[in-house]
Amino acid sequence: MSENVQTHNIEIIMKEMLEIQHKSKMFVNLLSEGESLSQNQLILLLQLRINGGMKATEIADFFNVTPGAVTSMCDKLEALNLIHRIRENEDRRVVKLMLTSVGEGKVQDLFMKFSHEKLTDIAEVLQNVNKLMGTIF
Amino acid sequence: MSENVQTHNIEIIMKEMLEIQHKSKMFVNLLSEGESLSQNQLILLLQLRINGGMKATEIADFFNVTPGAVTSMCDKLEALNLIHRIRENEDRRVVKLMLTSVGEGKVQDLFMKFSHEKLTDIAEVLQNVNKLMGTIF
DNA sequence: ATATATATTTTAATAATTAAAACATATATT
DNA sequence: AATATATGTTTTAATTATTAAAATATATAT
Repeated sequence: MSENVQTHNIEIIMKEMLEIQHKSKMFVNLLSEGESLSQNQLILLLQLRINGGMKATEIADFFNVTPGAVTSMCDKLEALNLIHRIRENEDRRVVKLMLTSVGEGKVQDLFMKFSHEKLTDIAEVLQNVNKLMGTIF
Repeated sequence: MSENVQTHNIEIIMKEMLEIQHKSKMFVNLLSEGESLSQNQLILLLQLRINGGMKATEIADFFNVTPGAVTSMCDKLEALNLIHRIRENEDRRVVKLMLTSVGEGKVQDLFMKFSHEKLTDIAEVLQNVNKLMGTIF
Protein backbone atom coordinates (compact mmCIF):
# COMPACT_ATOMS: atom_id res chain seq x y z
CA MET A 1 0.00 0.00 0.00
CA SER A 2 2.62 2.50 1.16
CA GLU A 3 4.74 1.37 -1.78
CA ASN A 4 1.98 2.34 -4.17
CA VAL A 5 1.81 5.83 -2.71
CA GLN A 6 5.57 6.09 -3.12
CA THR A 7 5.43 4.91 -6.72
CA HIS A 8 2.61 7.32 -7.40
CA ASN A 9 4.64 10.23 -6.03
CA ILE A 10 7.64 9.23 -8.11
CA GLU A 11 5.47 9.23 -11.22
CA ILE A 12 4.09 12.66 -10.40
CA ILE A 13 7.59 14.01 -9.86
CA MET A 14 8.85 12.64 -13.17
CA LYS A 15 5.86 13.90 -15.08
CA GLU A 16 5.77 17.37 -13.57
CA MET A 17 9.53 17.86 -13.70
CA LEU A 18 9.64 16.91 -17.37
CA GLU A 19 6.80 19.30 -18.13
CA ILE A 20 8.43 22.12 -16.23
CA GLN A 21 11.70 21.62 -18.07
CA HIS A 22 9.86 21.41 -21.36
CA LYS A 23 7.89 24.58 -20.74
CA SER A 24 10.94 26.58 -19.81
CA LYS A 25 12.82 25.20 -22.81
CA MET A 26 9.92 26.18 -25.06
CA PHE A 27 10.02 29.67 -23.60
CA VAL A 28 13.70 30.01 -24.47
CA ASN A 29 12.95 28.62 -27.93
CA LEU A 30 10.23 31.21 -28.31
CA LEU A 31 12.66 33.93 -27.26
CA SER A 32 15.24 32.84 -29.80
CA GLU A 33 12.71 32.41 -32.59
CA GLY A 34 14.15 33.75 -35.80
CA GLU A 35 17.62 34.09 -34.27
CA SER A 36 20.32 31.73 -35.43
CA LEU A 37 21.48 31.07 -31.90
CA SER A 38 21.44 27.77 -30.05
CA GLN A 39 19.67 27.40 -26.69
CA ASN A 40 22.99 27.44 -24.88
CA GLN A 41 24.26 30.46 -26.77
CA LEU A 42 21.11 32.34 -25.84
CA ILE A 43 21.30 31.24 -22.24
CA LEU A 44 24.89 32.38 -22.08
CA LEU A 45 23.92 35.81 -23.39
CA LEU A 46 21.22 36.09 -20.73
CA GLN A 47 23.64 34.98 -18.04
CA LEU A 48 26.17 37.57 -19.13
CA ARG A 49 23.46 40.17 -19.05
CA ILE A 50 22.19 39.45 -15.56
CA ASN A 51 25.64 38.85 -14.10
CA GLY A 52 27.26 41.79 -15.84
CA GLY A 53 29.83 39.48 -17.45
CA MET A 54 31.35 36.20 -16.30
CA LYS A 55 34.75 34.61 -15.99
CA ALA A 56 35.51 31.69 -18.29
CA THR A 57 35.65 29.31 -15.32
CA GLU A 58 32.25 30.46 -14.12
CA ILE A 59 30.81 29.69 -17.53
CA ALA A 60 32.45 26.27 -17.53
CA ASP A 61 30.94 25.51 -14.13
CA PHE A 62 27.53 26.74 -15.11
CA PHE A 63 27.31 24.61 -18.25
CA ASN A 64 29.25 21.72 -16.77
CA VAL A 65 31.82 21.69 -19.56
CA THR A 66 35.60 21.95 -19.71
CA PRO A 67 37.44 25.28 -20.04
CA GLY A 68 38.41 24.37 -23.60
CA ALA A 69 34.75 24.14 -24.55
CA VAL A 70 34.14 27.60 -23.11
CA THR A 71 36.91 29.04 -25.25
CA SER A 72 35.24 27.63 -28.35
CA MET A 73 31.71 28.71 -27.32
CA CYS A 74 32.93 32.21 -26.71
CA ASP A 75 35.02 32.39 -29.88
CA LYS A 76 31.82 31.91 -31.85
CA LEU A 77 29.84 34.56 -30.02
CA GLU A 78 32.81 36.89 -30.26
CA ALA A 79 32.96 36.34 -34.02
CA LEU A 80 29.30 37.40 -34.12
CA ASN A 81 30.33 40.53 -32.23
CA LEU A 82 27.88 39.72 -29.44
CA ILE A 83 30.43 39.37 -26.67
CA HIS A 84 34.02 40.43 -26.10
CA ARG A 85 36.89 39.41 -23.86
CA ILE A 86 38.30 41.72 -21.27
CA ARG A 87 41.45 40.87 -19.35
CA GLU A 88 41.05 41.79 -15.72
CA ASN A 89 43.59 44.28 -14.49
CA GLU A 90 43.54 43.05 -10.90
CA ASP A 91 44.47 39.55 -12.05
CA ARG A 92 45.63 39.38 -15.60
CA ARG A 93 45.16 35.61 -15.81
CA VAL A 94 41.40 35.96 -15.85
CA VAL A 95 39.31 36.82 -18.86
CA LYS A 96 35.93 38.35 -18.33
CA LEU A 97 33.37 37.69 -21.04
CA MET A 98 31.02 40.60 -21.51
CA LEU A 99 28.21 41.54 -23.84
CA THR A 100 29.10 44.08 -26.49
CA SER A 101 26.60 46.86 -27.08
CA VAL A 102 25.37 44.80 -30.03
CA GLY A 103 24.91 41.88 -27.64
CA GLU A 104 23.05 44.07 -25.15
CA GLY A 105 20.74 45.23 -27.89
CA LYS A 106 20.14 41.70 -29.10
CA VAL A 107 19.17 40.53 -25.62
CA GLN A 108 16.81 43.42 -25.13
CA ASP A 109 15.24 42.87 -28.55
CA LEU A 110 14.40 39.26 -27.76
CA PHE A 111 11.68 40.40 -25.41
CA MET A 112 10.07 42.87 -27.79
CA LYS A 113 7.76 40.16 -29.08
CA PHE A 114 5.82 40.35 -25.80
CA SER A 115 3.44 43.07 -24.77
CA HIS A 116 4.06 45.15 -21.69
CA GLU A 117 1.22 43.36 -19.89
CA LYS A 118 2.47 39.94 -20.86
CA LEU A 119 5.94 40.76 -19.54
CA THR A 120 4.46 41.89 -16.24
CA ASP A 121 2.47 38.65 -15.98
CA ILE A 122 5.43 36.46 -16.83
CA ALA A 123 7.71 38.25 -14.39
CA GLU A 124 5.25 37.84 -11.55
CA VAL A 125 4.53 34.18 -12.24
CA LEU A 126 8.21 33.28 -12.59
CA GLN A 127 9.01 34.94 -9.30
CA ASN A 128 6.36 32.84 -7.62
CA VAL A 129 7.49 29.69 -9.39
CA ASN A 130 11.05 30.23 -8.30
CA LYS A 131 10.00 30.94 -4.73
CA LEU A 132 7.98 27.74 -4.71
CA MET A 133 10.85 25.69 -6.10
CA GLY A 134 13.10 27.18 -3.45
CA THR A 135 11.06 25.39 -0.81
CA ILE A 136 12.21 21.98 -1.99
CA PHE A 137 15.63 22.46 -3.64
CA MET B 1 9.50 55.84 -16.93
CA SER B 2 7.41 53.10 -18.56
CA GLU B 3 10.55 51.91 -20.31
CA ASN B 4 12.27 51.40 -16.99
CA VAL B 5 9.44 49.25 -15.75
CA GLN B 6 9.68 47.22 -18.93
CA THR B 7 13.43 46.78 -18.56
CA HIS B 8 12.97 45.84 -14.95
CA ASN B 9 10.46 43.14 -15.87
CA ILE B 10 12.77 41.79 -18.54
CA GLU B 11 15.54 41.52 -16.00
CA ILE B 12 13.30 39.71 -13.56
CA ILE B 13 12.21 37.29 -16.25
CA MET B 14 15.77 36.50 -17.29
CA LYS B 15 16.94 36.07 -13.74
CA GLU B 16 14.05 33.93 -12.57
CA MET B 17 13.94 31.80 -15.71
CA LEU B 18 17.64 31.05 -15.46
CA GLU B 19 17.28 30.11 -11.81
CA ILE B 20 14.32 27.86 -12.53
CA GLN B 21 16.19 26.08 -15.28
CA HIS B 22 19.23 25.77 -13.07
CA LYS B 23 17.28 24.34 -10.17
CA SER B 24 15.55 21.74 -12.29
CA LYS B 25 18.84 20.82 -13.90
CA MET B 26 20.42 20.44 -10.49
CA PHE B 27 17.57 18.17 -9.49
CA VAL B 28 18.19 15.91 -12.47
CA ASN B 29 21.91 15.99 -11.65
CA LEU B 30 21.11 14.96 -8.11
CA LEU B 31 18.95 12.13 -9.42
CA SER B 32 21.70 10.83 -11.65
CA GLU B 33 24.41 11.19 -9.01
CA GLY B 34 26.68 8.19 -9.12
CA GLU B 35 25.16 6.99 -12.39
CA SER B 36 27.25 7.21 -15.52
CA LEU B 37 24.38 8.65 -17.53
CA SER B 38 24.19 12.05 -19.19
CA GLN B 39 21.34 14.47 -18.42
CA ASN B 40 19.71 13.68 -21.72
CA GLN B 41 20.04 9.95 -21.29
CA LEU B 42 18.39 10.21 -17.90
CA ILE B 43 15.64 12.44 -19.21
CA LEU B 44 14.99 9.98 -22.01
CA LEU B 45 14.64 7.14 -19.52
CA LEU B 46 12.12 9.18 -17.51
CA GLN B 47 10.21 10.08 -20.67
CA LEU B 48 10.03 6.43 -21.67
CA ARG B 49 8.80 5.56 -18.23
CA ILE B 50 6.01 8.10 -18.08
CA ASN B 51 4.96 7.64 -21.69
CA GLY B 52 5.21 3.86 -21.66
CA GLY B 53 7.68 3.95 -24.55
CA MET B 54 8.11 6.36 -27.44
CA LYS B 55 8.56 6.25 -31.18
CA ALA B 56 11.93 7.34 -32.55
CA THR B 57 10.33 10.37 -34.21
CA GLU B 58 8.73 11.44 -30.95
CA ILE B 59 12.12 11.33 -29.27
CA ALA B 60 13.67 13.35 -32.10
CA ASP B 61 10.94 15.98 -31.72
CA PHE B 62 11.27 16.13 -27.98
CA PHE B 63 15.02 16.67 -28.01
CA ASN B 64 15.00 18.72 -31.18
CA VAL B 65 17.52 16.49 -32.94
CA THR B 66 17.55 14.54 -36.22
CA PRO B 67 16.38 10.94 -36.47
CA GLY B 68 19.97 9.83 -37.00
CA ALA B 69 20.92 11.24 -33.60
CA VAL B 70 18.06 9.31 -31.99
CA THR B 71 19.34 6.08 -33.46
CA SER B 72 22.74 6.71 -31.91
CA MET B 73 21.34 7.81 -28.53
CA CYS B 74 19.22 4.71 -28.36
CA ASP B 75 21.99 2.38 -29.51
CA LYS B 76 23.97 3.40 -26.45
CA LEU B 77 21.14 2.88 -23.99
CA GLU B 78 20.33 -0.40 -25.67
CA ALA B 79 23.94 -1.52 -25.29
CA LEU B 80 23.56 -0.80 -21.55
CA ASN B 81 20.47 -3.02 -21.62
CA LEU B 82 18.33 -0.15 -20.30
CA ILE B 83 16.00 0.10 -23.29
CA HIS B 84 15.02 -2.11 -26.20
CA ARG B 85 13.48 -1.67 -29.62
CA ILE B 86 10.12 -3.11 -30.46
CA ARG B 87 8.77 -3.09 -34.01
CA GLU B 88 5.14 -2.18 -34.00
CA ASN B 89 2.90 -4.79 -35.51
CA GLU B 90 0.24 -2.34 -36.69
CA ASP B 91 2.85 -0.43 -38.69
CA ARG B 92 6.09 -2.27 -39.08
CA ARG B 93 7.97 0.86 -40.13
CA VAL B 94 7.85 2.27 -36.63
CA VAL B 95 10.16 1.30 -33.83
CA LYS B 96 9.01 1.82 -30.28
CA LEU B 97 11.70 2.40 -27.72
CA MET B 98 10.83 0.92 -24.34
CA LEU B 99 12.51 0.47 -21.00
CA THR B 100 13.74 -3.03 -20.25
CA SER B 101 13.02 -4.39 -16.79
CA VAL B 102 16.58 -3.36 -15.93
CA GLY B 103 15.74 0.14 -17.15
CA GLU B 104 12.53 0.22 -15.11
CA GLY B 105 14.47 -0.80 -12.04
CA LYS B 106 17.12 1.81 -12.66
CA VAL B 107 14.52 4.58 -12.96
CA GLN B 108 12.79 3.51 -9.78
CA ASP B 109 16.12 3.28 -7.91
CA LEU B 110 17.03 6.86 -8.77
CA PHE B 111 14.40 8.10 -6.34
CA MET B 112 15.42 5.89 -3.44
CA LYS B 113 17.80 8.57 -2.20
CA PHE B 114 14.79 10.58 -1.04
CA SER B 115 12.66 9.87 1.99
CA HIS B 116 8.97 9.13 1.66
CA GLU B 117 8.15 12.54 3.11
CA LYS B 118 10.54 14.35 0.83
CA LEU B 119 9.00 12.68 -2.21
CA THR B 120 5.54 13.75 -1.09
CA ASP B 121 6.75 17.33 -0.65
CA ILE B 122 8.49 17.43 -4.00
CA ALA B 123 5.49 15.97 -5.80
CA GLU B 124 3.14 18.53 -4.33
CA VAL B 125 5.39 21.50 -5.01
CA LEU B 126 6.09 20.44 -8.58
CA GLN B 127 2.40 20.08 -9.29
CA ASN B 128 1.84 23.63 -8.08
CA VAL B 129 4.82 24.94 -10.01
CA ASN B 130 3.60 23.34 -13.19
CA LYS B 131 0.09 24.67 -12.66
CA LEU B 132 1.49 28.15 -12.14
CA MET B 133 3.64 27.96 -15.26
CA GLY B 134 0.60 26.83 -17.20
CA THR B 135 -0.98 30.22 -16.59
CA ILE B 136 1.61 31.98 -18.74
CA PHE B 137 2.86 29.42 -21.30
C1' DA C 1 65.06 33.50 -7.64
C1' DT C 2 62.60 29.47 -7.78
C1' DA C 3 58.76 26.68 -7.18
C1' DT C 4 54.02 26.06 -7.13
C1' DA C 5 49.38 27.33 -8.16
C1' DT C 6 45.70 29.32 -11.00
C1' DA C 7 43.28 30.91 -15.47
C1' DT C 8 42.88 30.48 -20.20
C1' DT C 9 44.09 28.76 -24.77
C1' DT C 10 45.88 25.46 -27.95
C1' DT C 11 46.27 20.91 -29.78
C1' DA C 12 45.11 16.32 -31.17
C1' DA C 13 41.92 12.80 -30.51
C1' DT C 14 37.26 11.31 -29.53
C1' DA C 15 32.36 11.70 -29.49
C1' DA C 16 28.01 13.67 -31.05
C1' DT C 17 25.26 15.57 -34.69
C1' DT C 18 23.89 16.44 -39.24
C1' DA C 19 22.28 15.98 -44.17
C1' DA C 20 21.59 12.84 -47.50
C1' DA C 21 21.24 8.20 -49.22
C1' DA C 22 19.61 3.63 -48.35
C1' DC C 23 16.37 0.45 -46.66
C1' DA C 24 11.87 -1.22 -45.21
C1' DT C 25 7.07 -0.87 -45.01
C1' DA C 26 2.55 1.52 -46.05
C1' DT C 27 -0.83 3.73 -48.82
C1' DA C 28 -2.75 5.41 -53.12
C1' DT C 29 -3.25 5.20 -58.22
C1' DT C 30 -3.62 3.11 -62.45
C1' DA D 1 -1.61 -6.91 -59.34
C1' DA D 2 2.03 -3.40 -60.52
C1' DT D 3 3.78 1.07 -59.89
C1' DA D 4 4.38 5.33 -57.66
C1' DT D 5 4.57 8.02 -53.69
C1' DA D 6 4.89 8.69 -48.80
C1' DT D 7 6.49 7.60 -44.14
C1' DG D 8 9.75 5.76 -40.41
C1' DT D 9 14.24 4.25 -39.24
C1' DT D 10 19.07 3.31 -40.08
C1' DT D 11 23.42 3.94 -42.37
C1' DT D 12 27.09 6.70 -44.16
C1' DA D 13 30.35 10.37 -44.67
C1' DA D 14 31.31 14.87 -43.32
C1' DT D 15 30.99 18.45 -39.96
C1' DT D 16 30.86 20.24 -35.38
C1' DA D 17 31.45 20.01 -30.42
C1' DT D 18 33.85 18.27 -26.50
C1' DT D 19 37.50 16.37 -24.05
C1' DA D 20 42.13 15.54 -21.84
C1' DA D 21 46.52 17.09 -21.80
C1' DA D 22 50.14 20.27 -22.99
C1' DA D 23 51.34 25.03 -23.56
C1' DT D 24 51.16 29.82 -22.24
C1' DA D 25 50.67 33.57 -19.09
C1' DT D 26 50.29 35.49 -14.69
C1' DA D 27 50.11 35.19 -9.51
C1' DT D 28 51.59 33.82 -5.00
C1' DA D 29 54.59 31.64 -1.66
C1' DT D 30 59.07 29.96 -0.09
